[in-house]
Amino acid sequence: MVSIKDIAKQAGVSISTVSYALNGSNKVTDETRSKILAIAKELNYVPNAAARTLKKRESKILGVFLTDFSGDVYGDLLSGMKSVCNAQGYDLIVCSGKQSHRMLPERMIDGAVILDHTFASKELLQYADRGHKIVVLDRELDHPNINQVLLDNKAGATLAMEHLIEQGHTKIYVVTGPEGSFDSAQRLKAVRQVSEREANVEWIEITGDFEKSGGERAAERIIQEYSQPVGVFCLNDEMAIGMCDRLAESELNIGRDIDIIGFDNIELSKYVQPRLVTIDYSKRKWGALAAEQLIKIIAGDPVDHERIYVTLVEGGSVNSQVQSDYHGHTQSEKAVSY
Amino acid sequence: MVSIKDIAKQAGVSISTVSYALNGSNKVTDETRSKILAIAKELNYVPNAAARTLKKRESKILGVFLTDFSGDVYGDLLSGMKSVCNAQGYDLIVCSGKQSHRMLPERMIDGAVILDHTFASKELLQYADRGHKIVVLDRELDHPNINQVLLDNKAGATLAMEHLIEQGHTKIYVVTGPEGSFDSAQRLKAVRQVSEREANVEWIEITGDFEKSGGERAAERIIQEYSQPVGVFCLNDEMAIGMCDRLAESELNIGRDIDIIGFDNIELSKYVQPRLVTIDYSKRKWGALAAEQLIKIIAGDPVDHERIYVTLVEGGSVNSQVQSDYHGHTQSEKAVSY
DNA sequence: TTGTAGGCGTTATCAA
DNA sequence: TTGATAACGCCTACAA
Repeated sequence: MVSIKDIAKQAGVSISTVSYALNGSNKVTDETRSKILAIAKELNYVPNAAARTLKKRESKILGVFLTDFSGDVYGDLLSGMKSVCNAQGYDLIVCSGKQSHRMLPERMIDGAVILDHTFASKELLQYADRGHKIVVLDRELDHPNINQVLLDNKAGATLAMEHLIEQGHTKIYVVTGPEGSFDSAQRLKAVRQVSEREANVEWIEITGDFEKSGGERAAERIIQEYSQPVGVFCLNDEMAIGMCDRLAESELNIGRDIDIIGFDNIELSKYVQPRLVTIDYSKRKWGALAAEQLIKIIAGDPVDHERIYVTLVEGGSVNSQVQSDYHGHTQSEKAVSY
Repeated sequence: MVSIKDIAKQAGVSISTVSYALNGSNKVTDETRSKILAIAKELNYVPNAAARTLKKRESKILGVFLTDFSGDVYGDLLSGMKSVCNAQGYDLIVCSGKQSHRMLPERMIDGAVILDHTFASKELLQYADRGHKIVVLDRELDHPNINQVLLDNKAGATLAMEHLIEQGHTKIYVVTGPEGSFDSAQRLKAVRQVSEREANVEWIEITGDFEKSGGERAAERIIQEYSQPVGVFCLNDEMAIGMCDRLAESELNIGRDIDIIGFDNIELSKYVQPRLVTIDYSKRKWGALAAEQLIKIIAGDPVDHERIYVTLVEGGSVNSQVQSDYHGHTQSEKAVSY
């Protein structure tokens, strides 16, 4: 491995001169600089990241932690983060699984974005206490070294519920996410609030898991209990699609016997038949904002918590018109922002 | 930041003793070890990765480089890689974009898996020359420090073409990937070979881009030229789905006027109407094998290039039966492995 | 403008 | 069984 020492020897200068030249310091003659640069290139010199990181106490790398690599949500989110990172001189790496948590405390990365509810809040707070900078996307956490960029779950869930209620539904199933999911809990809370305002609406909670299988299981229960047109709010699209899959094998017709609405507007939801009504938000912006916030707190700039706004996307999966002209609205309205 | 030096001071021993104790060496009394461990825990000691990497000249981190973060192919691939990595004491990070190439030459990672055709082969060879270990998933590269784990593109493309020909198609459009894509080139080569054997089959190449938009553009051309039932082999599912989307707006009926087959068996292909015929392979296994190979060459074990086998998945998107009993086959056969 | 030297936190080689 | 000490490759006062 060729180091600045080798370059120094070859150029007949000291290693500090080489270091200065390489780092573009102006404490060095143009002449020596170009000579050193030429030799560096000739020798195929590449700086050693570990040494630099050790000395400078920063790696210029940011990490994002995901529960798994598969989610459809992640693509845009990550590319949003990446573009901000790169523009600010940072590199982005994507990590998953408990093993890689060490990257943060061991100072391999300068900061982390968390979208992984299996990452314990207690652990995060511990890291924050030690001075590590963190942005959380999936929980509320109060600490000077932690910033939040959260979805406006309340608005989204409210939009969804009201959309179903506007169709005249008085019986609404709500399929939740897994135990411990912040998003699920928040959305559920909004569901509760809405239904408290609407005396004639009965809602039934079904425990799900944010995966297709959860939607399928929920579908089976609904099929069994079916007696009248119902609305279903799946707290994410994945489950909504699992439900549609299962329902397609039954005699119930989506958009007639049963109205379904999801959350996330993943790509698939546009392909399912009929098009899934869902709650949309800019995943790219979410990621970009998270990266911005992280870089700011690393720089020591003060930041406030941020919120990502949502809209309702209409489609054929809600179409029942159980009771027309309820509240004077009709399903034909365009997407509305909350 | 608390270092072994602090622990040493607190424990009244030297830093080397601390290092030994922390690394589980048996050159240290159980008594002193437990004392040191206790103090380390009490002080919240965390080793510094940069220092360790600098000294040991290895990071125990492997990197995988992707063109972008969005592809549907990646989820299973990455989780396959991760499980192998973790089992072998490595961590996995996912990178994208030119900026992050530096991770390899700067020795931040111990090796790389490449699935990014924008990563120049010349650059990879350069790194390999310097001793870096690499596994390529998207090209052929001959170098002692580089191993290949490639899809059996030839088998897949052959299966696809023969499936269309068995329907009686004598006119087949082939929609390619972007310039420079190895997979596209290989699949195209197989197409050429098949059609050389089949004198009465005419095939037309349309340049695509492996994205939905390319499939849409191809669809438009096919609609314009349409005069008789045709077969279309899109060299990946993404384009096939773009084509289906566009065709849905036209008068041509998929599976009757036009037969479509893709490649990759992405999740979406099961949701498109009718179900897309495609070429399937285990993405998880692909990733797992790539990781295994990489770890082996890092360890200095000799390895051969590997191949991932493919199968044909049937569906409604090929159903025309242009000319029945061609070759004595019918479309109702089950998926066959090549 | 360039050189000397100390140190970042570890590991590892010798002595003791 | 433990302790000094020298690296690993780089940066950066401070000196020359």
